[in-house]
Amino acid sequence: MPRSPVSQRLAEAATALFDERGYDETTVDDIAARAGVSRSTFFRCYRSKEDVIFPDHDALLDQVRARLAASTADTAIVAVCDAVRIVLTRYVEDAEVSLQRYRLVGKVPALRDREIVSVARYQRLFREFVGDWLGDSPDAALRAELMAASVVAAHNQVLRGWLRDNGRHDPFGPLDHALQYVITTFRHLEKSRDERDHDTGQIVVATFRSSASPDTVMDAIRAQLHAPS
Amino acid sequence: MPRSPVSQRLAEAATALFDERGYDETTVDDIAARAGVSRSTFFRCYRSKEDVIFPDHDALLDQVRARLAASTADTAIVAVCDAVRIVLTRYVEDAEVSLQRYRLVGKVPALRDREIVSVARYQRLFREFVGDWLGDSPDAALRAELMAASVVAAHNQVLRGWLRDNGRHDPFGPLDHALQYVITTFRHLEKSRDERDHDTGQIVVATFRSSASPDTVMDAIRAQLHAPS
DNA sequence: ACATGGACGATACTGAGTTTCAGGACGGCG
DNA sequence: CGCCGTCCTGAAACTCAGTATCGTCCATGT
Repeated sequence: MPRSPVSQRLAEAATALFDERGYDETTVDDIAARAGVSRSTFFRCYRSKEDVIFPDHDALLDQVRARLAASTADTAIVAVCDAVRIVLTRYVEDAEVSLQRYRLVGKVPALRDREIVSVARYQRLFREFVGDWLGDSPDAALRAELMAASVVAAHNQVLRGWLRDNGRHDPFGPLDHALQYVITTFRHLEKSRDERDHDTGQIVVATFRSSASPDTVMDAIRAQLHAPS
Repeated sequence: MPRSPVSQRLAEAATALFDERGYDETTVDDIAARAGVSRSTFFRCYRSKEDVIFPDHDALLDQVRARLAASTADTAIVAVCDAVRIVLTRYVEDAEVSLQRYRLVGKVPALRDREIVSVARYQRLFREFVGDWLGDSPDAALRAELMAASVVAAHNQVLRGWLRDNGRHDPFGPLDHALQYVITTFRHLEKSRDERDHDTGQIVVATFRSSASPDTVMDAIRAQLHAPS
């Protein structure tokens, strides 16, 4: 609950102090003192010193989970894209905070690690849902792992680009581009699942009497393309 | 340097105690006492309590870096596969330790986080090299990120499967399978780079007089498939 | 007016990690 | 042999994050 007046003051005091003296050089007592509260109160608002920097990740994670849970295998792609957009939106909404945190995380290894861990939670979430959607199809676990990793990587790539640009450009265009990249990748993967051990994709060669009607040709080709080979 | 006799004793004492009482319930003093040395000596051998569990990750990282650095863009695929195999080999070599650590990490959140962070280091390494290899081709950064994430995800997937199986089966077959999966994916991505914004891949339709010679047909199709569309 | 519950502060404690210092073992060297 | 530098170790004190406990104050409702 980072939206009580007290925890708000604590967060401001913390970011200010981290900015002035650095993260490691700032103790929890310092933060509490500047916020005008006691040490106890700090730990009531935030479970740890790092939590001041990463406030409501749990809530965001729940939001993403809710979006994914509201979907089925049929609408998986849309759900995943929506979910990723939810996350990016949250970052863009408080651009100030995101940018300040980005600069800080770039300097403090402990915070960098912490961020990596929270990113991994999203990846795990995606993996679970994608895994469920894929059911017991061949290599379901592997494909779920790869898709989750790719989606998260795409998001991170776009987010980092936006942060490095100091939040000047609109990141949703690049995000859609990156997601399209991922989707295309896996669509091709799905299509060529049965031939993935071969060096190259199969080529359909169809021959017809030159007198065959277009419908005949189309039906034959359609059948060939849909056949499990 | 986890290979001095003292740090060896410390590692054994630590794993034994973690097994008996649990990680959080074991203090550094306990470990040092059982190893028959002082607390100071412990921190001389290992930088932190967690380091006893993850000993020589830095060395392994260097080994992987060396393998990647010994390659160029031309042999990128081989280099990446080799590098991943190096990592998996290291795990398989001391299967005992890997399995014990796996069980422990599954129970202790702090260690799980630590492992995630070290995995991220490998991913970063792959990303840097793949990014260099891709140079300034379009979307190089994005593609590097995706490839690195995929390769690492594939490795993790295989490794976890092997660990869950208590190291009974040979994991290198599954690893090759998973890597082939990834390679196929990105090969298709490369091939369809120019059409990735389209909804589907292009289809080549070629018509010939039924009297055309096979060579004529082949040449025409070959030209069409090789054309930049 | 009184009870209840929640927010806050004070205090003490555990344990990780750092720093400092003091001895002891060891090998060279005069 | 004695002296000296170096490295390894132990001892002790210190900082600080995080936890637990208890007392206080205040607001609210009956």
